[in-house]
Amino acid sequence: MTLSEEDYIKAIYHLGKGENTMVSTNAVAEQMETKPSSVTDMVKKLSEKGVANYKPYKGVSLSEYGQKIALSLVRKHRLWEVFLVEKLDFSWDEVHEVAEQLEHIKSEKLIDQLDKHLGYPQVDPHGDPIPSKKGEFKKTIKKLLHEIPTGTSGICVGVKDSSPPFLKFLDKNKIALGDTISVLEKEEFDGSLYIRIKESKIHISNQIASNLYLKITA
Amino acid sequence: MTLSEEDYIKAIYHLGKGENTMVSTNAVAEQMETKPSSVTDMVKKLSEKGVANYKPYKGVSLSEYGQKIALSLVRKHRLWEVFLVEKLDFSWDEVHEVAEQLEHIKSEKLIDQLDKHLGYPQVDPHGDPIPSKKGEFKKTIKKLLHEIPTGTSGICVGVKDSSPPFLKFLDKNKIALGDTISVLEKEEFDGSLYIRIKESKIHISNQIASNLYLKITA
DNA sequence: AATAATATTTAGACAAAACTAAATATTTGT
DNA sequence: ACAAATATTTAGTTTTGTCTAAATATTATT
Repeated sequence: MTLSEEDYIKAIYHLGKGENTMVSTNAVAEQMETKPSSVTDMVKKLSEKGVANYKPYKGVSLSEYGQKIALSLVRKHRLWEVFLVEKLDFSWDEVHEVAEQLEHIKSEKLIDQLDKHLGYPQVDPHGDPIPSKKGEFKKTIKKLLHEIPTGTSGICVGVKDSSPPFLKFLDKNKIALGDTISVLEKEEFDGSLYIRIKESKIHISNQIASNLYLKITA
Repeated sequence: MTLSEEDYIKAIYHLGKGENTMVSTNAVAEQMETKPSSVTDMVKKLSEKGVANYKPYKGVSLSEYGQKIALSLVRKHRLWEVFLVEKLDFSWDEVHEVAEQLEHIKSEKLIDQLDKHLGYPQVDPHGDPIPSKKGEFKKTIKKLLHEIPTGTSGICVGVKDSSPPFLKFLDKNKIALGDTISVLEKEEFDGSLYIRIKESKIHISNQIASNLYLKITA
């Protein structure tokens, strides 16, 4: 697969949300920041190669083979993201662009060894699951912190309320996007939560918890 | 710079042995495993871009700017080689192909952080020096082990005698290409050497030492 | 159901990087 | 110094991936 072909495969995969749904030419063009006519050309080629199924005017989806390739690319992308954050001190929002390049490196041994070196991580710095070598992975969902059962943990991926006071509060309590948060205990009386974040344990109100999105394995 | 342009720059750099010598079209074509006519086209383009100086029928050399690019590529290549060997357990002879791909990744932060992560190594697994960010590096030379002064160390890069008995001896004593060897002391009487190799100290005859090539910083 | 709006494809062109075959320049051998 | 051998360039094609403009199909509206 060429670089360009791999990029199209990834785009089709992501637009189809991992399910094997047909996606439109225009949607692919927008995602790839290219023109619909270029997409038509490429999906024809991918179809001839057995990577995709293209029906003129109807859209395109990945074949079994195409999905395998997509999963391998996602695996590589996310493993590199973990590497950049864990080993090279990148922050969670700096990794995408570089991982986008690294995911195209071709070497099975490289990825196997990288996986091992990182301790076989299950999720990337954004909380998204890393497919296994065979292409299996756990689904993750986004939930508000106060909806999450005691004992589970997830990665902080967003806020519902983005007002300055709330953001200031998060900053003061050293809660940042990308952090892993575990729910240790819930206070029955007021719904407040005892959570662990980066080795330290803190106590937050239900109102705070209902404005923080976490990504957890379903 | 495109991938292809970078490959040509590296080829010109290596054929010129790092000095800024003119190299012939044919030499570049052979190194790149391509045709001389393709080289002519490309060096014209590189010349227009200010990367190389091309004189028809005379050859091509790198400009100041081109040399900077070449050194940055060499730096990236060798740092990745160290990473592969030190962190991902590749052996010294497996790294080249993968490093060849990794050297094209574009991110200054990535290389700075990688350098730091690896502890600012001075040489790669083949004993070749790693240019600094500014493009400076120490020259290295290849010498037979018995010619090396006491106290210096280098990397084992080859054998003079490649007969089965000698190779068997090396194997038995766990001396392999890529290993770092230090000369601890020389025995005046018979010219035998006490050396350190991978944490252990051993004693070898002058005859053995005169058949092992090391790469040392000059 | 007919027309307007939108989405998609086709046809033709272009740039990058390669190639082949032919033309031209340089070097070498005597 | 001249012919033969070798090296290099030029001219014309090819492939990949892109683009624009025009043509055609689909969907939405009334």
